[in-house]
This record gives sequence, structure tokens and C-alpha cells, in this order.
Amino acid sequence: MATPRARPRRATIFDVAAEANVSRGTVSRMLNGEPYVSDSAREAIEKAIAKVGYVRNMAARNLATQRSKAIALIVHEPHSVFLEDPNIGAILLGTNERLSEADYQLVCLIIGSDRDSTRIAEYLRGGFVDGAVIVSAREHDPIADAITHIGLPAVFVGHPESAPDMPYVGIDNRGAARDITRELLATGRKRVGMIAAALDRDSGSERLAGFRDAMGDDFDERLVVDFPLYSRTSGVEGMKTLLERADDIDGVFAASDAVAAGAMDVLRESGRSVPGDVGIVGFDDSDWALRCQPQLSTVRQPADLLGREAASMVLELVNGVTPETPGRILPTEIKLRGSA
Amino acid sequence: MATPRARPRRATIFDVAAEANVSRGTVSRMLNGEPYVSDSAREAIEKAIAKVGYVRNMAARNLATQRSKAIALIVHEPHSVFLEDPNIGAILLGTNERLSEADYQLVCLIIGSDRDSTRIAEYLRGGFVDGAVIVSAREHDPIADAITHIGLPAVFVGHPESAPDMPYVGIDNRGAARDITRELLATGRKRVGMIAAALDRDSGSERLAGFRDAMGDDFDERLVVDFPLYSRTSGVEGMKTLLERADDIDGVFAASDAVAAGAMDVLRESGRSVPGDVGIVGFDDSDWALRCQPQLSTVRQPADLLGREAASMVLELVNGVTPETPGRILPTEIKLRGSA
DNA sequence: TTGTACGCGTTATCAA
DNA sequence: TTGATAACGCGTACAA
Repeated sequence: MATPRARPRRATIFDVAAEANVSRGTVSRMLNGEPYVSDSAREAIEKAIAKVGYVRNMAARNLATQRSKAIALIVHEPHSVFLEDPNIGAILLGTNERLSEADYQLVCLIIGSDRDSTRIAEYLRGGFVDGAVIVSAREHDPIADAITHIGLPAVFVGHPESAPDMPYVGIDNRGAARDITRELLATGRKRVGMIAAALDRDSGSERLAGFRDAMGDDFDERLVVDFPLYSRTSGVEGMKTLLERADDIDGVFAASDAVAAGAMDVLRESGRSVPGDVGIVGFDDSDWALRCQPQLSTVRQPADLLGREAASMVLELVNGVTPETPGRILPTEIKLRGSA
Repeated sequence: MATPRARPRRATIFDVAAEANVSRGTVSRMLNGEPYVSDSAREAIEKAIAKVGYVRNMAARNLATQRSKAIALIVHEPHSVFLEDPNIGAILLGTNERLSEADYQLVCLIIGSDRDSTRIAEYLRGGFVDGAVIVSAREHDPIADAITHIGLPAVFVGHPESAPDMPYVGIDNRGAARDITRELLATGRKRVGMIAAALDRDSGSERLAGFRDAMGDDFDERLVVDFPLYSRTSGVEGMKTLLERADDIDGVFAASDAVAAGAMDVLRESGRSVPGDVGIVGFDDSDWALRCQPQLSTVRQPADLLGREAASMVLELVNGVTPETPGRILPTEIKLRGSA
């Protein structure tokens, strides 16, 4: 019963012009809110548009103007993380909000495979978007390389070392990690370890660096474990390993709240109390932090603002404004709760 | 220091043709993998492409072919839900996977405001995408209306009553809700209530209907509360209300796992044991289910497959194949764990 | 097997 | 203030 209801030919500017008895040029000017179009013409055109049911053909417009009024947001994450990471969603929404205000369309592209990578690279070159925001790029991310190569205006959320010259917006992961670790130390802990994660990304490696800063001479690399993902599972495995290595551990900095949550569960099962026997702190101030018992002391990062700021920057770039500073750092805030 | 590095003029088919000493037509044919292009020509063209750094201009291609090889996935959710709902992410990834296989680009559009709504409607009409998948549409969703009006090939995930004729893919919410409620009753519960949610969406209202089916004559509307969102908070508030209304309640069907998690926390605080004093079941089989103690008995819905299937259907539509059945229902599975 | 010429729907540049 | 017309870059019959 195949009845592929043929879509009717769409009305064009030409049809509108004919209907309104004016030229295409006049219609185009009116559509773009340009000056020099008489009231009588405007009125006739409006009527004609309604009558023939005209809508702009963006493909044609893009071709003529060489821009699309759309911005890509590129997420490069394995499945599980995309679903779990609370920051990505918030960044997405922040970016969307800001672009929406400027009447730009956010187009979210997901890289889930190598095939996606190459297809998206072609998409970006294809003129579908005027710029891009890249979330959670790894070091030496092929898509990042592609973008710099294409010369597409782009802003990174985060600051991969492999793309030092690209505009970015981020937080001071290292400083924040240092500060929260110091808070932990201030509660009198003597044997403090870290469950690190995502060392292939700047956020992960910087948090470890900050931990190291805070520990100073007391840094003991045997009390550091690392995992690829910021996940609860990483916390579970990490905490188990740490307990094996140091039975007397009394403090843990987890690279994210999800990691901390996993670690806390293991501690509880091992019969240890938090914060009595072991103090623990996290990072992100996500839902996880409030769901823990006791609630988690952590670092709040303004994920939605990161998105907004990235959007603002990419809009500037698209409009030919080279930002004065290559990157912008947004402030974080320490949230002290009951876990340490 | 404004240095808007002017983007160099991009190479076109014309440049390639000149470089390779062939005509534009030949280049075009070769690019599209059509027959009738000699090996010598092919070779020369490949060299030329590499030399001038040619990439297709998609806007031009779209204009000429009247298609974009892109499919939109439209998410219409308030912020909090978008971040919390585990199904949306899975649907997104499933859709992306399937489209990727067919070499289509997924373009994810987020509706966060009325302004977004109208802008996206224009985007859809603009020829940027060949079809759309709509996730979590409400009843009488303006964007759904717009799509049917435009005549864009589209598939709903879920089956809003206000768009009965549109192709859709979903699960049997009503039947599954009935079955899980029966499991709960089978443990000997006498006073069973429901914390419903999202009654403005088909999933929400159907789950309530299924609960009603299972309860039969024992249905007591005073033991039903409802909230706008599938959120943990809904579970917290809902459980409090139910306890006020019926101190002796001994069974609860929560409209989602997140709702169930909130309810369980309230039960615990009130000194009741699960499943001893109160049995509780959820819906989704999301992370929440495993994070509860005891783990939650729930309904597993194949969110990723919903995405894949929706993608397959929209691809069929785009290629002029009218599906035999207007909708496809994917099977759910009951997961019995410790909570009831 | 290859080249030519026209059409896709807009915008932009003139001259009127 | 308006209208004609040349781009924009590519696909595609049709002719060679």
C-alpha cells in the first residue's frame, strides 16, 4: 500500500513576487528586514506570502549568503558517559539558551564511532554550520584536528593541551582540586589518596595535578589509582584497590561525584564510616552529591554557564571578532557538606 | 587585536575539473560513485582533489538534490527532565547508531522555550533535514502540529493521542504497567497505591490506566497521586502524601524508577522497611533501579532499540516507503529484584 | 565515456 | 524605492 504522498512543490520567492506584483528583489529585501520597501509593497507581499504558503528555502539562502545561522555542539563520549555525566547536559542546555537568544540554531552532533568522526568532519566542512563548540575533547582528538584544519570558528569547553591555541572556556581544575584537597587535609587526615579518572582529558589530568600540589611532600603515588571514565564503577573499583594497598587510608579525593559515590558504597560495605573513619570529597556538585549519605563535600562547577560562555565566544568569532583573551576561566565554588 | 583571518575561498568542483583537465560533470559523477568514469579520469580527479583541497559544498548539493541526508531528533523537555531521564539519552544514541550506518547525520534539536519552538519549525521547513524523530512529545505539542503541517516524514517515539495517524514506535505502557502491578499484588499486598507522573504524555497516562486495569475493583483513587515530572522529587512528595492518606499502605507502583527511588527514601525515613512493610515497583530499569537498596523490581524498556527502530522507520519514509503498520510496539521485560 | 547547459531558490549589485 | 540579472556550487538530462 505504498502511497508516497508526493510533497507538493514548495512556493518560492518567485511565486510570492508574481502574486504580489513586485520583483523578487523587493520580496527578498522585505524578508530580510532591509530598508527601502514601501508600505504598499510590504502589505501586498505579506498577503501573497500567506496566500501561497511561502517559506524560505534555507539551502538556497545558505548557498547565497555563505552562512547557515547554525552552530554545532560536538560531543565525543562513549555511550555510558554521555548518559551519566551531568555536566554535558547542562552545557548543552546553556549553549542552546544563548544561541537561541541570538537566533542561532544549535545542532548537536554525537560522535559514537570512527565512522561518525569522518562523517561529521565532512558535515562541518559542508557549510551546514558557521561554528562549533566542542565538549569533552580528548587529547589529540581527530575531530579537533579536523576543525582547526578546516578553519571553522570553534570554541572548546575545556582546554586540551594538544590544541593550545584554540579559544576555550573552562574552569581552573587544578586550582579547584588543590583547594578541595586542602579542605580534606584540614580535617586532620593523615593518609590521603585519590581516585583519578579520565587522564586523557585535561580535566582529569589537571585534577590530579591539583591533588599533587596540595599533598606536597606527603604525596604518595601508591595512593593514587586511575580509570578511564568518570563513573560510579570507577569509584567502586578504585576504592577497593586503595583499601588493599593501604588499610589505614583516612581520606579520599574522588575525581568526580559519581566516582565518590561508588567509593562511599565500598567504604560502607567494608564497615568504615564516613566521615568518621574516612573523609571523602568529590567534584562537580551534581545530583550524586546530594544523593550520598552523608552528602558530599565537592566543587561546584557552573556547567550551564560554561555552555553559555562558549556560545557567546563562538558567536563573536563567527562575526569576525577575535577575542582578546584566548580563553576564559569561570569561577568554581567549594561546597562543604558532611562527607569530610 | 582583531585579525579575522579571512577564510580562503574554498575550492569548488570547477577548480578540481580544471586541475584534472576534465569537465565538471565528470568530477560530479565520480564524486557520487556513478558509473561511466574512466580509470584515467578517476585517477586524475583524485589527485586534483587532494591538491586543491576540495570538499563538497553541502548547501549547494542540497539545493540541487532537494535533500540533506540529515535527520532531526527533536527533544521537547524542561531542563531538569532532560538531564535526569535516562531514556532520552539511550534513544538518542540508538538513533544515532542506526542513522550512522545509513550514512545519515543525526541533528539533535532541543526545545527549551517557545522561541525555540518557532525557530525549529522554520529550521525543519528550511530543508535542513529530510525527516525527524520526535521524542517525548506532549499531547497537542505545537512542534508536532507543525511537522504534520509541513508534511515532513516523521516518526514519534511514543504515541500521543493528539497525533494518532503519525507513524510511531513505542512500548505497551499500559500492558507493562498492568503486569508489574500484578507482580506486586502477587506478593500479597492489600493496600496498593500509585505515584503517577507526566499524565500529559501518553506514557504517563497509559501507565496509570494499566495500574487501574490490574487493581480492578480494588482500585482506590485516593491512593493515587500524580505529578508533572518523572523525577525523584515527585517520588518524595508523592510518598509523603500517600502515607498521610493511608498509614497502612503496603504497596506502591511508581511511574518510573526515579520516582520509586524518592519514595523509598521517604519510606525508610518513616521507619518502614522495603519490601517487608511496603513493596514497591518502578518502571524503566534505569540506573536508579540498581542504586536502590534493595534493588528495584521494575519494567525494562529497550530505549536504545526504540531509537534504532524510529531511525529505521524514518529512513523508510524518507525513501518513499510507507510502512505497512502505522506503529511498532517493542517488547518490555519485567525485572524482579528485591523491592517487592 | 565525456562535455554542455540548464535548474535549484536566494542574495547582492547595479542601473533605472 | 524598485527591477533585472549575475552569482552561489552542484546535479543531471542530453548531446556528442
